[in-house]
Amino acid sequence: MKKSWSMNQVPSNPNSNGAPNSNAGGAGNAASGTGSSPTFSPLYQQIKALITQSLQSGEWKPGELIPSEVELAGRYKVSQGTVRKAIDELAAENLVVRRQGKGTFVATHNEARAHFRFLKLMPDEGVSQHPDHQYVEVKRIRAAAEVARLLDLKSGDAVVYIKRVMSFDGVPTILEELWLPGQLFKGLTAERLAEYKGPMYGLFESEFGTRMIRATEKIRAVAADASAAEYLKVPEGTPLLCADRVSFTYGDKAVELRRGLYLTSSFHYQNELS
Amino acid sequence: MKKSWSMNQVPSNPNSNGAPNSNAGGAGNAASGTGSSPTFSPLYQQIKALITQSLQSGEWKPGELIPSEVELAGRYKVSQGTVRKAIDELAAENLVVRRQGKGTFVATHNEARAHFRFLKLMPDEGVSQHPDHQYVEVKRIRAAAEVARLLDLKSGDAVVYIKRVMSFDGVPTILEELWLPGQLFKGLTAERLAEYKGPMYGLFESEFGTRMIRATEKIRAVAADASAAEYLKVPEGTPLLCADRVSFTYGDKAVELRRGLYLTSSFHYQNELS
DNA sequence: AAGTGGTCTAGACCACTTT
DNA sequence: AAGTGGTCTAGACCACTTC
Repeated sequence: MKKSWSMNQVPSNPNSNGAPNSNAGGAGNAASGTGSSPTFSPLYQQIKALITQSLQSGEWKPGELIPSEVELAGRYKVSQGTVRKAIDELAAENLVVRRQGKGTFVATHNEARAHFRFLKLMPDEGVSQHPDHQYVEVKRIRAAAEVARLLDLKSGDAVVYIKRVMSFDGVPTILEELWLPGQLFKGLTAERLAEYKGPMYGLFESEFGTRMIRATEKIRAVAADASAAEYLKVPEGTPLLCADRVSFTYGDKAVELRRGLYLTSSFHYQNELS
Repeated sequence: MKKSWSMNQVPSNPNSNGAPNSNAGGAGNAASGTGSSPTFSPLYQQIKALITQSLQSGEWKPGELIPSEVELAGRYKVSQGTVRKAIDELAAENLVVRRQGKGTFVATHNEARAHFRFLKLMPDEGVSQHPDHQYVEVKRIRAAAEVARLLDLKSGDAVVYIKRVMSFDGVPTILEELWLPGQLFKGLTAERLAEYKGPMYGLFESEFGTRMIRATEKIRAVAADASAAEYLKVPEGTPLLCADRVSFTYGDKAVELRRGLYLTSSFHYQNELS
C-alpha cells in the first residue's frame, strides 16, 4: 500500500510515535525535481480502492457485513474519518449499504430495494404483479464480431445466449436477448434460470460470482419484426422500445450484453433526470 | 433559524462563551414527555435548507459566487465542516458548483457542462452539429384538465404552449411540445426563443427567473401520426420515441411539461444505470 | 453496556487561484 | 501573501441495534 499524501497528519499534541501513517515525514507529493506526473490521489481514494479490491476478490461477499469503520481505520492506519469518506462514496455508488447501529453491508441484487435499479419499465398505473419468465432459448454459441468487441472477447469465443419473454398478468411485454461471456457462466442452463427466485442479477452474483455494478443503455424506437411480433403477440410493425444495454462489473469490465424489446402500450420506461 | 440538534457543540476547552450555537445547553432533541413526533433533522440539513432558500430567493443568482464556507459558517454560527457537508449535498444535486481556489458558484444552464444534463439524445456515432431550432407555434392558451393537474394549476389557467422542430445537419429529428405556466413566463415569444443563443433552460433561468432543477421522464415507443410525420418528414406510422417530461424547480414545484418525439434512426436516447 | 454508523466541532496542512 | 475549497486527523456526543 502506498500513500502519496504526506506531512498532513501531524496533530498538535507531540505524541505522534506509533507510526500513525507509513509515510509520515516522508518526502511528500511535491515530486521535487522530476518533471514527470506523480499521479496523486487523496488518501480516502486509496482506501476506497483497497476496499473495492476486497469486494472484488470476494473477501466480503454480497449481503455480508464488512468490518467496522474503526476496524478498517486500524487496518489501514488512517483515521476513522478517512475510512468514512471512502465508504461514503462506495455507498453512493451502490457498492455497499450502510445500516445505522448494525454496520456496513456488501450490496446485493437479492434485495427488494435493488429490484428496480436495472428494471426501469413501470406499469402506467397501479403496481405490476410478479412477472412470469419464459425462457425461449438458452445455448452456448460463438461470439460474433460485434458481440466479441463489446464484451472484450475474441471473435468465436464461447458466449452464453439467452432469449426470454417476460409477461405481466399474462400479457407478454418484454422480449429480451442476452449475451454473456461463456468463461464466466459455465453451467448456466434454462433450468437454473427458470427455477431461480428473484432477479437474474441475483443468480449471477450468488451462483457465478459476477456482480453487475453499472450499465449503459441506448434506447430507440423500432418496429416489431416478424419474430418479435410473434413472441409479443402484436402485429408486425408495432412500435417497440428497444434498449441496448452493456453491463459492467468491478473494474469497468463489460460482462453482459442485453437487448430488450418493450411493448409500451401499458408500460413505460421511467427515468429521472437530475 | 431553529436548530434541533443539541448538546453537541461542547468542545473540550471550556471557553464556550460567545454563544457558539443558539441552542447550546438547550432542552435537546429527546422531546421528553410529549408523545408527538419532533421531526428532527441534522444541523447540516437545516443549513442546506437555508442555503437553498437563498438560492431560490435570488439572493445569489445563477453563475454567481456564493459566500465562502468560512463566511457561511460565521453567518449560521456553525463549524465550517457542517457548512461543507451541506454544500457537498447541494453540489451532488447540481445546485451549486465548487471550484477549488475560486469558490462555490450557483449552477447555471448557460454552461457547456450543463448542455447534456437534460438532452439525452445522442448521435449514434460522431458528434452532433449545433442543432437548428424552428419554432412552429408559440401561443398562450388555457390549460386543459390534464395539463393543469400536472402543473398544479386550475383548469383554464393561462399556459404558454410551444411547438418546435430541432434538426441536426438539416435533418428534422425532434418534435417537441411544451406547456409552461403563463404566470411565470409573461412575454415569452417565438422571437425571444429564436434569437436566444444557448439552451432554452438558460433563457428560462436568466430571463424569467425560473431554474429547472430536476425532471422525470416516461418514455414510450409510438407510431408517428399524420402531423408528426409531416414535421419530421417521415412516413406515417414510423416508430418514434416519445418522452413525456415533467420538470421541477426549487421546492419540487412542477413548472414545465414537455412531450418530445424523437426520430431514432441515427440518434439514440443515452442512459446510465448506476 | 457495548458496538455501530451519524453528526458536529476544531485545527492543521495541502492545492489552486488571485492579488 | 491571502483567500478558497480539499484533505486529514482527533475527539466528542447522538441514534440505533444487539447482547
